[in-house]
Amino acid sequence: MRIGDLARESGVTTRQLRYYEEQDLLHPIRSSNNYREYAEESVQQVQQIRGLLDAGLPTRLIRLLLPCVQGPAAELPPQPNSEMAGLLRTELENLQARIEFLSHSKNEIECYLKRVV
Amino acid sequence: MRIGDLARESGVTTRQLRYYEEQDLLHPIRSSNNYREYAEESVQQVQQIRGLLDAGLPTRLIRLLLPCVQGPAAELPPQPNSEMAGLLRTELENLQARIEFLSHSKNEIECYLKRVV
DNA sequence: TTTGACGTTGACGTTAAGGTCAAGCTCATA
DNA sequence: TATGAGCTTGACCTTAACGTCAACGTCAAA
Repeated sequence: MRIGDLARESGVTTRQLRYYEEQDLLHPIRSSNNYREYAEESVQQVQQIRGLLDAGLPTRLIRLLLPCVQGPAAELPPQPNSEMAGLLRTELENLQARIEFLSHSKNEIECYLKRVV
Repeated sequence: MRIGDLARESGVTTRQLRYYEEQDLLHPIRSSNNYREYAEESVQQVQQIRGLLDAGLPTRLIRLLLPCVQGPAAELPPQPNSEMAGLLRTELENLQARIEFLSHSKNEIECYLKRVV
């Protein structure tokens, strides 16, 4: 599929898709006319990226995480050395903190809404 | 307490504190020499703000949420009209989506780490 | 063969959340 | 009184994640 198709199917702009490629998050091949050519799975990948971005993670981290979060069937990244494993563990703790904070805030907003209704 | 004290106790810079005030998230009073004067609770408030910012919420939303998430003892915002309640409900759904996405990503990173170790 | 939709790169603009620096108060202390 | 630490505002700078626009290539359909 071409960039316009992927944009429609995944609900982002073509500009975003080019930006994600620039950030090394997507790697379409080029057809003979130099158009980007995406695989079907790209739709899922883009949604994965969007989710992580919406969750507040920078592309720098998403680049690290993508090979890991593409499901248990995904290939392992080339060299999961201890440096990268450390980074991931740190990021895991941050994720946990974010999750707890968001849950807490959500609870309080819910309480508030119950009070004012 | 003054701005430097609050910065130290809450772990942010004075620039951030001034920025949060500019964004209408903090409202210190001024002492006779025009210095900002903060209450003790400001420490908690700043940490609340940091948590929400780290979670990816913009100050625009935090401004809305702050009166709600300051705990059940907090005063109700002036006019919790239906427009604002609607905004909050929408934001609640977004929060839930973020939480689920983060949890999902976290699980996958954990799976990954178990595989490579 | 020309039009129109779609693609390409490149460059500049924008917004949020601050960093940084300057020039000038305030105030306790040497 | 002067010195230094901390405070004030104002101004400009920075970064990420795009939006937008220009100028040009590609290709199926009229």
